[in-house]
Amino acid sequence: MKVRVRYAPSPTGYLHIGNARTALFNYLFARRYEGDFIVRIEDTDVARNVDTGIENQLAYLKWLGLDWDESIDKDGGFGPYQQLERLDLYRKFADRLIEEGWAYKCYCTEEELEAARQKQIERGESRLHYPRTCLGKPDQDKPYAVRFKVPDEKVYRFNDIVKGDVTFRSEDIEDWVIMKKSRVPTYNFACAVDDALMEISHVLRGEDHITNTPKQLMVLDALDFDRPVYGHMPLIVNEEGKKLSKRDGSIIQFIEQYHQRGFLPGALFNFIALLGFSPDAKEEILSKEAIIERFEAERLSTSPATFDNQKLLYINHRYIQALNDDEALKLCRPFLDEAGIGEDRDDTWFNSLISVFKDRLNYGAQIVELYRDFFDRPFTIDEDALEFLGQEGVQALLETFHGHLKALDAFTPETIKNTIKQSGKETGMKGKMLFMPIRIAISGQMHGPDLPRMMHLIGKELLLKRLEKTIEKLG
RNA sequence: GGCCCGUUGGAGAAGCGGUUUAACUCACUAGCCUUUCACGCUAGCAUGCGCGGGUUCGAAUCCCGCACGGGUCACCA
Repeated sequence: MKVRVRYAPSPTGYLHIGNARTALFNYLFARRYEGDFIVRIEDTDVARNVDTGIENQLAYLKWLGLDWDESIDKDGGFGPYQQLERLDLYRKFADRLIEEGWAYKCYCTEEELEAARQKQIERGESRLHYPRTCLGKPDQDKPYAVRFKVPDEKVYRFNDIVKGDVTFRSEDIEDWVIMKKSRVPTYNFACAVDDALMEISHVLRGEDHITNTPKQLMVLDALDFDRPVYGHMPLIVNEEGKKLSKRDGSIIQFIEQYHQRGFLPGALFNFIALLGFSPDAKEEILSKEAIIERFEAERLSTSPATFDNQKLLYINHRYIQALNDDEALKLCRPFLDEAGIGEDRDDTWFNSLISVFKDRLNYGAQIVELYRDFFDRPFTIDEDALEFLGQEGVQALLETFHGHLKALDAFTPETIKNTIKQSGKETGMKGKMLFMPIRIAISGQMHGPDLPRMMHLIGKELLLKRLEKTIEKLG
């Protein structure tokens, strides 16, 4: 049987890191086992659908590097791929279930349901199940929902790819609604029907869906459809061990936001793939192709994956290092422009900027932070730095260097470096005693980026001013 | 509360009854490199695999109980 997997987002929001993980693993599964990857839109929650939800999710799936074989924009003969366009299908199957006694019409109002529930709570019942008020009632001329009549004493058992043998008992499941009063199916019903009709072979999804599985199984069984193989992946949790919630402020939740911050799609792909999967490899930095090649359903982990921000930063850092300077600059330029950094500078200046900071860059937007830390601060000399300047010969060195710098015509990192060396020769200073005083004199600090490049970035005028100020302080 | 799932170092994770003195990666610490920082490189970092029993010549690995953590209980998906 051909492998066919699907990612089934609901357009109630944008592409979330957890959904992206589900999509990515289905994609890996399809590509690894040479199957089809299908994107099906589950838009049955009409009230919560957002206008640009579908568009945004598909766009960011693409950005991440996922491509699909079938979806709303690519028909593979199993469409439509959007549930609101399949309403007739679900209604037909729901009617059939009613006819065959698998389901029944429920006329209860929201208030009645709530009242019944309250009663159960008062009685201290542990299972708050629908009391089957409408089971066996004659048809009425009123809107109705359709409930699945859950069989008695039935065991729903399936072999989960990641969890192994999982068992649910029908007593624990209430007569759940398969068609809403609005004649729109509920998730579990539409999902089961579509998985069957679209010939989905494997369902890979988050563990939060595991309790939905028996409901979907009973629909499949009742309709005489084959069951797909299920695999429930552990949840992604935050540092507190809690499921990633969209309101969690400690972690960036949406793929779009990573894009906006200058993360690279390949890095994100790599990082997300490691959330619940461990490749049999000595190295964790792996390309999409390498991950597909190594992907094995058996290597999915069973315990929750902690979202490790530091690791994401590290992985993205590695991907940025693999960029050449032009590409890195392209990644950073929008953030610099937005911050108004280097507005009147030329290309050489930007090239210096990238070569100075690229190796410490974790994500694009960080360039602004790095730049400001070094250049956009008031010029004051740290205490220990000032002490260093008190050493013999420093003042003479700075004065010599000031003279050479002032006379310098071609202002580039190379010529600056030559000027430093020349000043060293003339004053007899070398090594640390040559570079450190100059570093302090122009930056006020004992640490910082490569000196000639840094000086090039600061600009001649400001350098001279700072040198003068420092010399004055010493004298 | 019912049901379902999980528990190996600060984090991810390998391990599938005997060359495991528990791989690998991030973080951390130290050293090296370097004019400084960063980058990079090298080394160190669990005497123990939630706890308690059991099976076995032998258990992180199999079984049972307990504890803790999480998920889920909608006419949401």
